[in-house]
Amino acid sequence: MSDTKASRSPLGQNRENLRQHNLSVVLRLLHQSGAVPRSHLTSVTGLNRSTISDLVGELVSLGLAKESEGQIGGSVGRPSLTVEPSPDIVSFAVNPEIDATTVGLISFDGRLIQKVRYPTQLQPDAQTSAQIAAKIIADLRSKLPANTRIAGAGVAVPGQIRVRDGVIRLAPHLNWVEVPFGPMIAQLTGLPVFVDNDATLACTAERIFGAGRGSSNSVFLFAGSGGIGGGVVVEDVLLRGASGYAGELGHILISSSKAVDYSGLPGTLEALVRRDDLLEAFKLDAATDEELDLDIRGTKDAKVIKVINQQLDDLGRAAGVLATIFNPRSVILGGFLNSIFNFDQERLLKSMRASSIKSAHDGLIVKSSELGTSGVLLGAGELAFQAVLESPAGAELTINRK
Amino acid sequence: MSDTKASRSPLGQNRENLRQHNLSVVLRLLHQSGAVPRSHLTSVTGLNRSTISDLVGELVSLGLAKESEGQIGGSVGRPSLTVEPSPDIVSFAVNPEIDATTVGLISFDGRLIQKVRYPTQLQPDAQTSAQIAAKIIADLRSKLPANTRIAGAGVAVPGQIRVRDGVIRLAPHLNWVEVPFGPMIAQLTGLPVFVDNDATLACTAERIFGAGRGSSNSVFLFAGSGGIGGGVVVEDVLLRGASGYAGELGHILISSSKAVDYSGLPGTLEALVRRDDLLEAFKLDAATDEELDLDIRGTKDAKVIKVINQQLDDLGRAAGVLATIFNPRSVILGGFLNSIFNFDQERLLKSMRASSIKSAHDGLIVKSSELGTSGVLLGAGELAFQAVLESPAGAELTINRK
DNA sequence: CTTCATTTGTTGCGTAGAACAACAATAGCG
DNA sequence: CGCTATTGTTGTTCTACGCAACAAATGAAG
Repeated sequence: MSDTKASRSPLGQNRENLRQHNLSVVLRLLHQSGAVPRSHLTSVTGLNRSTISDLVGELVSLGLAKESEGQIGGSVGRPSLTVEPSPDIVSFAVNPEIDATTVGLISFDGRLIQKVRYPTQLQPDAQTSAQIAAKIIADLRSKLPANTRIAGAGVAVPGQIRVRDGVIRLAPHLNWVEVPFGPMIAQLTGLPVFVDNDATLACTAERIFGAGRGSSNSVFLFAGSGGIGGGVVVEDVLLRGASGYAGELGHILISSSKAVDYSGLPGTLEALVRRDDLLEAFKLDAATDEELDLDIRGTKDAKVIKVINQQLDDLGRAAGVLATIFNPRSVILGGFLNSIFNFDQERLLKSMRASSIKSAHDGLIVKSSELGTSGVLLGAGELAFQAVLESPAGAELTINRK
Repeated sequence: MSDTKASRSPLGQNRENLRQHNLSVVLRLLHQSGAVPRSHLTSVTGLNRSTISDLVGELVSLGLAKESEGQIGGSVGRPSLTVEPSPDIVSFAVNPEIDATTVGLISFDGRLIQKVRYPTQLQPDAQTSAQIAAKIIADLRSKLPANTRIAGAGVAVPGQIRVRDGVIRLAPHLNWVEVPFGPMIAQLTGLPVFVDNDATLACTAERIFGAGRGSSNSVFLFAGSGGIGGGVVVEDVLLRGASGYAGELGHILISSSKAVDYSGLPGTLEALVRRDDLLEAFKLDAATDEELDLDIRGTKDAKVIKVINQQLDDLGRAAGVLATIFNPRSVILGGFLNSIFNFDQERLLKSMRASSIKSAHDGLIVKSSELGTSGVLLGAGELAFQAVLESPAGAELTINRK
């Protein structure tokens, strides 16, 4: 029945599944919320005090959680123990870009501890980029405490990925085609490696740690130097599709325009809302997202404003289509999409309302992403944590050898 | 976290949940597959033989299943018992349309046993339609065997529904606005009543009993007399959205055309692919889907062909957008959309490929719906079965009193 | 400061429900 | 007719969660 997996997971639940599920639920709560009072776990899960005590005990003995007496709130009654995710579990995040390869060190509670950006020539080949990443990871590992355990490495790539085996099928900006980038890094580092699309991962990060918290149905639109990517969260689950390529929201058709995007499709969001058009209007060759944001914020140039307005209208149309299809609670914008949105929020909203049914845009919130550029790395690091989160008792972590 | 429900369901699983889950899984299998050998249940669920024996036993004692010795396959070993869903559980399906109100009697194994269509004046008011439905239901009930149990009534309405309380917010073709149609029928019949959009329900039916079987990710596009509706299935779950209005696929933007749809939106699928345009080309005032299908099948009229081609191109664009967003395994077409698709499949596919990324349309299958007009009724009947399927031990069925 | 109510942790016990093992039943096959 | 394969049945075992009773630790009221 399942499209992606050959052998479907068994439908029935036995005692083992139950225990594993409950361990997973508790660990996920810790992972997402950081330190919480143990009593909080009982109320959220609906499980008995003694059961939570047992579950947390097992997580502690697995080295995945820590219990301490430092209480948090000052309410009546016996103070609850504080439970937190283990501080000595980490993962690495790798992000090859057109002009640099970046590696991040991510803690188990979802913080970007360290970030190393290594500039390269334009469009480095995959081998080079993999070697750079492996080198930085080795460096970072040598500085980690000896008892640190490593969940693995997650890789965020601007392109279409075959998640199953970590092969990059097409990354237009890097000019990589059918490159087994995941296996390459796995071989160089000896770590388990997981690869996915960068926008998808930024979406994951925002969902868990950023602007997507608190809503189970969200649409994300992220713009980087390499066009527009996106992601959709439906009932707290990220949309993947039958073969894993869902959520390519930059390539949705929104007009009859002949302008084409990087995939050669005409009239798409990515073809009409282009970062380069903004740069051109500003007469700039290049700019970081922060610089561009400042420029947009202060502009009075009629020509620039015309470009921005056009983009707001088009972005609004895309948001409207997505609102009609998904009826989400929130639409979250990242990169320069966020900058133009803040330039004239009402204009985007008006265009969105004009291209969606009322039921869909009633109560819909459009808002900015919160994690900025670190979202991609957090999302990649998150990939590596998935195995532990899914089966806390069964996952194997690499112990850092000095 | 959940957008629709105020109090979220507890995340933890206890033994009670476990039992209920396993009962539910087994009953769902019976409901969807009809009679199956008991051994089949063990292999699909992954549960132990003795556990399945116990579960089936409980379902039998609840009157939800039946065990018999009529074996099915002729393989080696001791023949397995045959388990089937109880034949004396039914539900009713109600479908108010612009010129008639139809009631169906649905069996627990998903068959449309009987169908009564009661023609009305154009745009009957809701009170009238509800009374007609209640009358037919009462008639049908009087003919049912005495021990029959009734799960409830499902209502399929061409419009936007607030599922929570069964209020029709807007049904343009019926000209009903903010009508508590569900409660009206509930009062007249004394049965639990559930209401949803007709296209959504047709989608549900196709997913379980029709063309959607076997793929976990599908997009449905259905055309009735009242425009185009749709539904999306993601990982075997129907897309609902934050407030339940997701999947209004007729209202997605696919061009810059000024033509508007029934909701007043310009350039949408529903605005461009119109049944009325086809009728006009054929110089017809009205026609059933079957008549229209025959006309389309045999046409050589250049003017008609031009209309069809235009519609195929536009439908292809919509399919392309949806393919890019969802990366489904299959796109399923119903109503006259299916007729024009069969007129020139390649043209639609070509247009779809031209408006979607390769990864999304590679391996994508476009196909016809299988249930035709009975899909809506099956889906509505399915609504009423949900409570039993979700908690087999806890659901209350109405025993038919003669 | 004392007392009380409140909340949480801890411990031992009860039990639901799934797995397991051993055996019986029933089929096809040579 | 014996052999193998598969399934149903029964009694037993055991895991993991709930429950109840008690202890511990706090704030609030007097």
